[in-house]
Amino acid sequence: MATRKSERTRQRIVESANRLFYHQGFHNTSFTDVVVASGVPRGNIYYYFKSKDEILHAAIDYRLERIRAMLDGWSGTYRTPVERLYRFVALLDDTAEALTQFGCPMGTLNAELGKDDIELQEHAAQLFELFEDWLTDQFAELGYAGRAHELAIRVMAIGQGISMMTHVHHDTALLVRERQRLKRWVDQLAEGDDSCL
Amino acid sequence: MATRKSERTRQRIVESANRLFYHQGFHNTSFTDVVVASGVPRGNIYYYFKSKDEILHAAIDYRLERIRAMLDGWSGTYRTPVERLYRFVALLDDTAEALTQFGCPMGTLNAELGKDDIELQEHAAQLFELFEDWLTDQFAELGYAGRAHELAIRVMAIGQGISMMTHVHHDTALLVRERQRLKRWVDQLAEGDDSCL
DNA sequence: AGCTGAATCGTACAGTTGTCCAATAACATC
DNA sequence: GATGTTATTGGACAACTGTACGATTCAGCT
Repeated sequence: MATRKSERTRQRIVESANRLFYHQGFHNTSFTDVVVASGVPRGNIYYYFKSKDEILHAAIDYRLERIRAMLDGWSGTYRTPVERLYRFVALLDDTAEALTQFGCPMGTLNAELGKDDIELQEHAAQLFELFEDWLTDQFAELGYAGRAHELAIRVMAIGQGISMMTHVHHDTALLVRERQRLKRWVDQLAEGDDSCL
Repeated sequence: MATRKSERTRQRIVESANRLFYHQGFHNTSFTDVVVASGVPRGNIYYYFKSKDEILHAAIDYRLERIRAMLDGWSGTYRTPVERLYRFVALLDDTAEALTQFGCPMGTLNAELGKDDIELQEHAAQLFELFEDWLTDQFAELGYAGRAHELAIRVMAIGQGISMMTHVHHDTALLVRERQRLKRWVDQLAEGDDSCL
C-alpha cells in the first residue's frame, strides 16, 4: 500500500508537532522545530499541511481521537459510574510529572489560543467537551440527572484548578493532596450526600 | 523635574505592553506591537528596556504593585476576614468580561511562561503568592490557623478552575453560577462548618 | 548663553519566521 | 516496461523578528 507509508509520515509529523506544542506552546514552536523534531523535511510537511495552523488542527484531531479511545476504554473496563469517576480522578496522578512541568495539555492550549485565534480555540474546546459529555453520562447514571452537566463542568474546573496551581508552583505534593480531596468529594456524591453541592 | 516626563514614558510602555501581553499573549506580541500601541518609538523603548524580556519583567512588577495596593486597600476597607473573602470572590464578577474573553491574567501568563522560560515564570508566580499570602492571613484570622495556607491554595485553585472553564467555553453564566457556589463555600467556613474541607 | 547628560528618534542589521515551488523519486496500474 | 499519480526533497522567498546604534533634541544647571 502506498497510503501506508505516507500515513506513517503524516503521523510522525502530527505526533512531533503535538509534543512540541504541549512542551513549548504553539506560538513558541517554529516550523523548523517541527522539521527537526519529526525528521521530515520542510517541503514534505507542506505536502501534508499547507499551513502551521493546519498542523495544529491535525494535532487537536489526534488528541480528540486518543481521548475518545481512552474514555471508551474506561467505559468498557469499569462498570459502575463511581469506578469510572475514580479512574478519571486518577488521571491526575498518571500524568503528574508532565502536569507539573508543562501544565494541563488541554488547559494551556486553550488558554493560549483563546487569546487571539477563535477558530483554533473552538476546535481545542472540543477536547473539554469530550470529557464533559463523558462525565455528564456518569453523573446522570449516578442519579444526578438534572444536575449532571453542571457537575461535569465542576469536576473539570476542579481538575483545571489543581493543574494550574501545581504547574505554577511546580509542586507535585499539592497535586496529590488536592487530588485526594477531589476523590473524597466523589465519594460523598456516590453516597448520595449532596450537602456539598 | 526631568524624571517626571521620562517616568511617564516608561509607564506608557509598561502599560501598553502589559495590556498586549494579556490580550494576545507574550510570545504572540511583537516588539512592533508595543511600539504601535504605546506610541513610543523603537529606539526609545530600548533606552528603557534592553530586551523584550525586560519589558515583561517590568510589566509583572507593575502588576505586583497594583495587586499589593488592591489587597492593602481591601484590608483597610473591610474589617472582618469574611468580608475580605467576599471581596476576593467578587473579583470574579468585576473582571467577568475580560475573564471570559482572555482568561485570568495571572493564570494564562503563568501557563505560557511555565512552558519554557523558568526565570520569567518564577517572577510571574509571585502574582499568585501575593494573593495566597493575603488569603492565608484571612483564613488564619478566621480560626483555621493550621490549614490556612492549604485553604488559600484551594481558593486560588477554585478561582483558576472557574476562570479557565469560563474562558474555554466563553460562558459568563458559568462564571456567575460557580462564583455563587464559591461564596457559599466561604459561608460554610465562616460558620465553622468544616465538613466540606 | 553655553554646557552636559538624559531622553528621543529613525534606521540599519543579521537572524528567523512561515510559505512556496520546481525538480526528483517512488509507487500503482495497465 | 510505459504512464500517471503520489510522495519526497532541499533550497529560495519575502516578511518579520528582536536588537543595536549613531544622530538629534531637550531639560536643568552654572
